[in-house]
Amino acid sequence: MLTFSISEENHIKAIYHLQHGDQSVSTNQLAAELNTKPASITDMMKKLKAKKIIHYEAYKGFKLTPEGRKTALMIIRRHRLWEYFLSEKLQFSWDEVHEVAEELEHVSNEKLINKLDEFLDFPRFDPHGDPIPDASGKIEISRQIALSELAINKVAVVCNVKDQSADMLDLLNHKSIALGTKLEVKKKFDFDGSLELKIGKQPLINISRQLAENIYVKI
Amino acid sequence: MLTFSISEENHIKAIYHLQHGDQSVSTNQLAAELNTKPASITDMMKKLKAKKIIHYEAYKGFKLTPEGRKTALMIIRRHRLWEYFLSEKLQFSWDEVHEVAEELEHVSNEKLINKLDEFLDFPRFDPHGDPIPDASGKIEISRQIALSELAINKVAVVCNVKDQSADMLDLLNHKSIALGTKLEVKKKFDFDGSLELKIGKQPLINISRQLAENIYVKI
DNA sequence: TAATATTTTTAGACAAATCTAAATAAATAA
DNA sequence: TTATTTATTTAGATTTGTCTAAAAATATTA
Repeated sequence: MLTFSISEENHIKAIYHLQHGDQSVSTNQLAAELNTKPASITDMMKKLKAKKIIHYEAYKGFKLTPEGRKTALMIIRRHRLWEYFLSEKLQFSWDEVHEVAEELEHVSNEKLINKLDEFLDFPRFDPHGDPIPDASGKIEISRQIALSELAINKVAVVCNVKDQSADMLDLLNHKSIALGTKLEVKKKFDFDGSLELKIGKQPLINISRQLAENIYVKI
Repeated sequence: MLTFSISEENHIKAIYHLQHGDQSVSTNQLAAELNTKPASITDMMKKLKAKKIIHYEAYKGFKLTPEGRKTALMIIRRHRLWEYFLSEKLQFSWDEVHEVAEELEHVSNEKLINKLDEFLDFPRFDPHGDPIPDASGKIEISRQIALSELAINKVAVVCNVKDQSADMLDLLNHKSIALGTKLEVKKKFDFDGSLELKIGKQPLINISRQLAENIYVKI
């Protein structure tokens, strides 16, 4: 059975995320995502091609093969199960889990992950609201949209945040927006894309387009 | 704060184990322990010396510095906490935990380990009966002796097994000896060092000196 | 469509961790 | 105490993953 180095796993996972379903990924895109140089990406793509993880022809971008996709889903499964564990069992806060899970995800013992899954009672979503693939690699399509896309007067629940920088989390905290927060868009300003939100019985608050594009809600 | 590669951590841990307290460790010893070549050990020792983890002069063997010992104890802490977790929470059997913990021990987030410790309710011994260092690196001196050293007619509890090869575990299984088994030595044969044991109400069983030297008991 | 800009790849270098083979130091035996 | 054996180190090579600088391919724009 094919095994992968930590670096290979990180590349596979990044390609999966950048594909957004079925789009082809470019060298520069992947280099940016992984904070590395385009030349390094080319090197790695040759290796992943040899391992039949991606389809790749020079200058043409790359896509995961079915095998590659399955590998990516297993890495994501590990990552999200550990995030759930950290949050649920070790009381890590929402914004702390990602960094630690980035390391834990590379421990690839299959029994470990399946037993962990069972111990956690087969959770379906991680603390950011992202779906957790099951042992066979099946993943739920979650009905998530950016808050900026939410229709006026429709109630939705915050389930995910794209950018998880400290600045972002500071702002969310200030606005009292957290995972699970129920909210409703009361007005959209076309001029700058800012929104007026209703959260519970609080007075309406205003958020920028930039923030709204980074908050995902489940409808 | 100094960080270590997985390979460096494995070397530090192995030196700690081979020191048995305060003995100096040789190049060949360490090479044998890590299934690597003496030349590779020399390379690594130069690096660890530069990081002030060991005392080392060419041809003179090596010993951990106080800093090195502390580092080793933290790695061992992680290892044993994960072993406890695997055994206690994920129902891994006693002989499966080591291999997985060898990987998990290199995830070095301090908060993770301290929270895990708390979640497990601060266990003092891992599933093999080895003591778990606390957050400050303190480690209990466990009152363990080889079964071959146990006095006649003194009840003791199996708490550790030195050699954990499949052959060894197969033999233990056959003899119905497991961690936590209460037993008593009823007779010692000086000729070959074999022992007659009483386990509960079962008929007496016989074990070889070699086996007795590899089973540790708490008195 | 020719010129320019951008993207991607190639060529060659480097650090980490390991190896083999040869050289050297230390230990042991004659 | 000299010769031999054993242990350790050095020298130089290899693999993996990365880099920079330059070349080549592709895309864009005038």
